[in-house]
Amino acid sequence: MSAAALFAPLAPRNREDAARPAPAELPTMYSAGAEIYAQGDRADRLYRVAFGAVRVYRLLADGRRQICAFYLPGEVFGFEVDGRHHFFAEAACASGIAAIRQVSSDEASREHLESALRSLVRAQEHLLVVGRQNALERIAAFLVDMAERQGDLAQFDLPMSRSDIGDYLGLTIETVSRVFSKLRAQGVIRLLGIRSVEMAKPGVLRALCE
Amino acid sequence: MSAAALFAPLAPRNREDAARPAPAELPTMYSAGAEIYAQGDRADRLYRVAFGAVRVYRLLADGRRQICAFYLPGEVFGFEVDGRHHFFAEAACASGIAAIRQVSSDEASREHLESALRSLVRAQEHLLVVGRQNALERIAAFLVDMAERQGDLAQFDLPMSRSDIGDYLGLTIETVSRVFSKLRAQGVIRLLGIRSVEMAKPGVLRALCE
DNA sequence: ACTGAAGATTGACACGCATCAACGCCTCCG
DNA sequence: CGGAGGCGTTGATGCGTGTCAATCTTCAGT
Repeated sequence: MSAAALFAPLAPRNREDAARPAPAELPTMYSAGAEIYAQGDRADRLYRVAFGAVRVYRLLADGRRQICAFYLPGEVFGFEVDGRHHFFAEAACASGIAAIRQVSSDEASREHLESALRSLVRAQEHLLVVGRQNALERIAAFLVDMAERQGDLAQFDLPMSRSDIGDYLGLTIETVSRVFSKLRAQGVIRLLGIRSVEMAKPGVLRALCE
Repeated sequence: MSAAALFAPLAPRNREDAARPAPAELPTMYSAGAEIYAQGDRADRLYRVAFGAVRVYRLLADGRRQICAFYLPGEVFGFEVDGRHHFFAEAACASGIAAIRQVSSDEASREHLESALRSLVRAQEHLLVVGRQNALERIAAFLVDMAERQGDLAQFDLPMSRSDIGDYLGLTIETVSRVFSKLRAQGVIRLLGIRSVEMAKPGVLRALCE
């Protein structure tokens, strides 16, 4: 039994796919804001980010939004139980995303289990940030996380808007903006562009996360 | 952990056995507050709650605590990546917990993957509560969740302290207590005991969660 | 049953962040 | 080139929840 058993049988997307036994996973282009799947959709495949970034979120009835996770190049998302998506997924910026066909080899199954567990650990760690840290600590944790996931370089990109960052951290865009300004004023970060950050004092940032 | 729980032979399983919550492993007793595993411990097995409740949490350097999840009877926990526990797990009240040997059979791994994915969805939904709902909504969501996971009866138990509830919802015990009092004053719930609740107006509670 | 400690409740007050509002900057497109 | 609209920044103000403190309740141990 493989991970594929958890998902509904994969319907061929077109005649070509059905005819090809081992299709190459070519990324599909998504422009910023484009929907990848919606809450309630059938969950019959996984996705791997080739470039760009994906936001996975949920909405309350009155429109409040919580982004549960961002997925960056190389990362896999789309796991669900019971064959239905419980969340929305959209490209946070222009992105390339490859659909992964559910394969039945043990190796692929193990790999997907590992990806799912990594998402679980990440979600639980995110809970600590959102549930118990203040605005400054949340932004610091977010910046450190983004840097680490992009090779841990001093300079890195924020492939999403301030609004996305706020909805990821449980803050408003105004608070996000104020904290960025404060960190910049203190020389902890430099903003090379609206979406490009340089960690001037990584030690300070890391200390803020505790 | 008793030797019996560690080395109890796995009964051969068929499809129906896997679906049934009753495990072949014998549960070990844990008193309230007893540690099941700690951050940094080797993660070499899973656990299934027989009775009682488990809290899985993480700490900040200054002692702030975030409970990522509660596990109730029948539920499986202990998933990790890279063979190390990233969290602490303790009995939230007197509990019986069975260790599950990591087996490589396809059937067991399928079952575990499903449990892991269920934990993932639950954690992501919990993020919405903690990140975007106010104190009243959080408590309402918590009560509805607890009721549903205990058979969706009007009356149910809270197998954890107010402090645990606060650390699960990202609130202080004072706020938790105040919201309970408010719901009781409005006739939405009745407190049959300090840890026993009756949903007098389930519709109101569900509406609060949106 | 008595006693002490831990947990829970309630009140007063403070503060961090949300809200509301104004403005600047950039991009798109006529 | 100019206007419009989206996004980001900054300021003023209010509210919800944290903090501190006092009291009450529950429960375990003697």
